[in-house]
Amino acid sequence: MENFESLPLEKQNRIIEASLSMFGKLGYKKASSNDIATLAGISKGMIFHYFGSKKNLYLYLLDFAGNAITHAMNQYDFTETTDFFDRIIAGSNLKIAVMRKYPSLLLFLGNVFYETDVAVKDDIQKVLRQGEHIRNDFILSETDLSKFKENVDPNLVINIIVKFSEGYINGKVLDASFDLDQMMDEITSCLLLMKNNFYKERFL
Amino acid sequence: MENFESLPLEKQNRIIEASLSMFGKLGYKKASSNDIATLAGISKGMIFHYFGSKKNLYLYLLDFAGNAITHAMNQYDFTETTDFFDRIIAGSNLKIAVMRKYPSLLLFLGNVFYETDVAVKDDIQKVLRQGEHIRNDFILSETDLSKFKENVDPNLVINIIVKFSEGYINGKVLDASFDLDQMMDEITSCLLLMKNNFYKERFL
DNA sequence: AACGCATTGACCGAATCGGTTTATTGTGAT
DNA sequence: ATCACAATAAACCGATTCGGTCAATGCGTT
Repeated sequence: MENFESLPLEKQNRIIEASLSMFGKLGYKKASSNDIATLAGISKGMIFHYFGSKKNLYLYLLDFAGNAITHAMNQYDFTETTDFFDRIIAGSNLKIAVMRKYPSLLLFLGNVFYETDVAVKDDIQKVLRQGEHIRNDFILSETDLSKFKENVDPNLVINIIVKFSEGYINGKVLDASFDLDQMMDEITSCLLLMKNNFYKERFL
Repeated sequence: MENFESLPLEKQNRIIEASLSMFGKLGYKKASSNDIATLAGISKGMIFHYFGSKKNLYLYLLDFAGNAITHAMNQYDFTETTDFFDRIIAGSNLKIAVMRKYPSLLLFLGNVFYETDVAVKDDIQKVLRQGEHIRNDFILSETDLSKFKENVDPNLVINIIVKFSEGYINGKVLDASFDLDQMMDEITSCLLLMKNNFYKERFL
C-alpha cells in the first residue's frame, strides 16, 4: 500500500476509478482483478504489488470513499443554509463535486450498501455509518417549511427531488457525452422551477 | 425450449424472473448459470435441459421481454390522451404493470441496452428497435403544451419527470418492502402536485 | 556496465465456468 | 406391484478464469 501511495497521482486516480467502477457495477466477488487491471490500463500483477490482495484493495477503497465523502462534506456547511432548496442545491453541488473527482465513487458506495459477500461484509459496517450522512434524509430536519404554498405537501416535493437526483446520479457514468457542468445546470434549473412554483410568492 | 414452456407457469415465472434479475444486474457474461439456477431454486442442469445453452436462454429472454413490452403497450392507448400529465401517468401505469408481472424486466432491458458481449450483441439489435417505444421521448410529440404557465419551460418539466421516474424504477427491486401499489400512489401524487402548480389555473 | 526498481506477462493450483451424464426420484398406466 | 418414462438433482467433464506469485524485462541513474 505504501507502494501505491507513492505512485503519480494521475495513475493512482486511474486505478482507484477503475476499481470503484468495477466493484460498483459488479460487487466484490464478480469484479475480478483482471477486469480492474485492464480497465485501469495496468497489468494484473500490479494490483497485488500495490495492495497485496483483492480484499485489501476493497478495504482500501472503503476507507478511501469514507474519507472522500467526509472531506467533501466539510467543504459545505449545511447548518448555515436553512432554506429547503438552498440545501438541496448545496447537496447536489456536493455530489457533483465528488463525482467530478471520482466519477464512480457514488456508484461504489451504492453497491457497498447492498454488498453481502462474507469476505467484506463485516468491514463494510464500519464505513457505512460514516457514509450515511450523504442520505437526503437530513434535509427535512431543521428546515423552514412554512414557505411552501398551503396546498403543497413538502413530503411530496422531497420525494420528487430525491428520486429526481437519484435518477441523475445512477448509471449514466458509462456515457461518453457526460458533462457534469451541464448536469449541474440542469439540476439547478429544475430546482429553481420547482421553487418558483411551490413557494408562496413572497418568498421568491 | 418446448420442455420449458410445458412447465407450470409459476415455475416458468420463477426461472424467468431469476434470469432477468441476474442478467439485468451482471450482464450476459458475468451472470452464471449457477447464479440463475440457485436464485430460481432449481438445479443448474435444468437450465440446459430447458434452453440448451446459456445463450439460448438469453435470446429467449430478449424475445420474451420484447413481447411483454409490446403486449403491455397495446393495453394502453396513448393516442387518445393528449394531455401531458395524463400521458405520463399512462406511461407510469404501463411500467408498473410490467413490473408487477416481471419485477426485473425493466432492469434487464436497461442492461441489454448497454450489453457489449459479442455472443449476443448482434441479436440484441433486433429487439432493441422494438423496445425503444418505452422511452419517454414520445411524450412531447403531439402533446398540447399550451396549458403550461408562461414561465414554465416544458423541457424542464419533462427533465424532472423523466429523471424522477427513472429514480423510481432503478435498483430498488432488491428491497423486500417493495410495494408497487404504494409506488404508483406516490408517483401519481407527485405528478398531480406538478400539474397543479405548472399548469395555468383554467386547465386544472 | 551495473545497479535499483517499476512493470509485465507467463505461470500456479484452485475455483468456477458452460455444458453433459448418471443416478434417483415421483407418477400414471397396467 | 411393476413397468415405463419424464423430471430432477447432483456428480462430473474439459476448458476457462480465478486470486495470487514470480522470473524476466525494461529503463533511468550513476
